[in-house]
Amino acid sequence: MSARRILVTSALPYANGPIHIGHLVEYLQTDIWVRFQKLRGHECRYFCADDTHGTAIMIRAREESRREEDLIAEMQAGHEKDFAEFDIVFDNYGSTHSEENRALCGEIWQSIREAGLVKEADVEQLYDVEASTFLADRFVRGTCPKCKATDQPGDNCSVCGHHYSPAELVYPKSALSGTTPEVRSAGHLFIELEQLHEFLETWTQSGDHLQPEIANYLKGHFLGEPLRDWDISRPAPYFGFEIPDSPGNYWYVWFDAPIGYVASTRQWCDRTGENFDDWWKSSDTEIHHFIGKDITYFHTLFWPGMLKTAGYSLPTKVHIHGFLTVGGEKMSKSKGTFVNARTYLNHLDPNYLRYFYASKLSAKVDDIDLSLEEFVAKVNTDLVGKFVNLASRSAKFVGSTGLSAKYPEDDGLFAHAAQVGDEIANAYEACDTSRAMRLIMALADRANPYIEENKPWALRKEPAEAQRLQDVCTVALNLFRQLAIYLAPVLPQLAAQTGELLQEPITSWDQAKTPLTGTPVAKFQHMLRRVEEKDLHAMIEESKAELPADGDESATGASTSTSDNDGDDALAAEPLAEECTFDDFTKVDLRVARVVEAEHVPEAHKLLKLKLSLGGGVTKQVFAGIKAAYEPEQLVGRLVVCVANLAPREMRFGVSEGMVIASGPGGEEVFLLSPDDGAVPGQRVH
RNA sequence: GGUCCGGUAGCUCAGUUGGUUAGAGCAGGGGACUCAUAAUCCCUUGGUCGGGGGUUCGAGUCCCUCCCGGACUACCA
Repeated sequence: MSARRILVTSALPYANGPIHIGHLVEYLQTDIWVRFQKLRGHECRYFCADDTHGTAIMIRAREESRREEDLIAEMQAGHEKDFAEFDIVFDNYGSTHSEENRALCGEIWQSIREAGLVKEADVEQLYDVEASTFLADRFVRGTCPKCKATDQPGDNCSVCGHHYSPAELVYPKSALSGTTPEVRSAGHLFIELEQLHEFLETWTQSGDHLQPEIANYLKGHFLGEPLRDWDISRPAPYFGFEIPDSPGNYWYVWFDAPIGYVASTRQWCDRTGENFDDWWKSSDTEIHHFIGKDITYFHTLFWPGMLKTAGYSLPTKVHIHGFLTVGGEKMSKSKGTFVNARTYLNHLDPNYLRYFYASKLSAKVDDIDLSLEEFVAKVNTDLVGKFVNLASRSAKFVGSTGLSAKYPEDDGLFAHAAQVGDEIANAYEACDTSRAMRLIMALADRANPYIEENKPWALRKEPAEAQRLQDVCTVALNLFRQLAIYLAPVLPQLAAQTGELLQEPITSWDQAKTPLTGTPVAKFQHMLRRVEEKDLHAMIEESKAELPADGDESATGASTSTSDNDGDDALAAEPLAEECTFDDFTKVDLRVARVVEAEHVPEAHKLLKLKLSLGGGVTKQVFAGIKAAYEPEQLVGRLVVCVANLAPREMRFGVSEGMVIASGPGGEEVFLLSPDDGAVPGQRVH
């Protein structure tokens, strides 16, 4: 097997929010694949970067009254920290807002110009006069021209599903300023992709560049008709790179984002002295992109077209994965299943998620589901019960003697596992890690009965059987080590721990072919704690408590957008009450209050006991039926709204002197109301 | 609406170019063991492979049709 040179990328995370467990599907899938290739002895490099340009960043920086550069630097630091703690290791992690990227954009742009692919045309767009910016579709809301539903997004109606352009909205409003935008015309630059139609047809439909379902999708969706021009410029103001030969216009973020792959490589080459052309302009180098299905067309049509035109290597393969669902549903902030990487790390070991995703991922584009029960079962049964247990039940018997000098008879177990290694490698190579994990666990299922049959715990009581004891444990630990090698791409920490236990670092896949003999064995230490369901629930609770800062959690990577959930269920379940007068309303004295104490009531099934402060030393004791939805710890310190003049009521556990205001049907579906920033305890709600 | 992908034991999934009584893990039931992180081992209960029709000596596997679920629908990031 000769060493391959392999360049790998993951989609660039957008610098507008933190990494969450949906993104991690992609970064972990890629990291596992890269680690596998490196373990196999190939020259494999993993490049990524933050995606930093676009209107969303500009708007957010403006809202936060700071420079875009400061915003994206902070985001990038957070991303890199999260990746590092999940053991996702890049050979270079750059930024699209770098000089390397600016230079490469200019160079590639020049090629596209020279190839005659650029044309200019006017585009009519809504313009927010007050914010002095053009508005992307999602920054406009208004009344649907078809069904007249109010407050609908700028591109399609969430009620009737009708598609339209923002300008067609009745009463359009800018989401930025709330003002009514006006239609303005501006010159945009377009790439005439149709000129590359034949090339793209051939490239997408031949070879193994794409998964079959993706090639088929492109053929049916895009390639069956003329490809539309791609609008790749945006007029000022825009956070991005100004187009050198078109002052006042900026490259659209999707033009410079994929070039970020190349720019990150360039940075690495400059740092290490590698030859750039060997990586991006050599037919000997494989290029693999890992992306989510939402950005398929950018990577399978635009991007190959750009590379081809600019004289760069084309992707060897674009690996496309599906989204993450949790408990069979889209990730949801209100349900606490929209879990940030940081929140996960506060409660759980990254190894769990690495293994869990590995056991679910295949080469298909299907979504994968994280069920909490399955997560616990897989981690505890597979990783701890089957795998780590092999070492844990045998290592200490040979702590003093080390491994036998000669590998003992083992009924062919080692040889079999060595042989299956090829099949496991094929599965990894094909990104079918779920198959790889199944094969590995099947090997663990052969190893545990071996120990069962040979009873080392009985042998150790017979001095005459000392050699047998050592032999049995030598077999067990070698079988364990084989599995650790096969799992090393997924569980690098476990591989390192195994290396320490057996005094021989795991550095190569081929180490699984030869048993270790005659070497010392270190004192066994716990390798991985079992996961407990309560840790998962604590994580979910913390996610719930993290209030959504804004409605935007999309990103260039494995984004999973949450859609507005404005159905009629809630209203149907609880119809509007009879009309009341203003005087009726003012009888109820609603006040902002701070939760200063919160505790469980031991015998109560639904209640939490709260102490609310109305400021100035005035407090009220309230029993609230929110136990299923909130943990006491997450309530202390937060502001709520309470009914302050409700008649006190004697309850079984004490007197309740008010109510906290919440919505929802009850049980776990209870949502406390919070005032916006600035409110202070004691203020009346009018 | 259109296009695509799925529907195999309670759950998550394997089922190679159609070929013997449809498999695994988990969960459930019974037993064993005690070295191990209430781990492990043995035995075991579950399926007319979404419905119907067809091709074939033979179909979970091919064709048609219907039902159900999901995804996507570029000039949004």
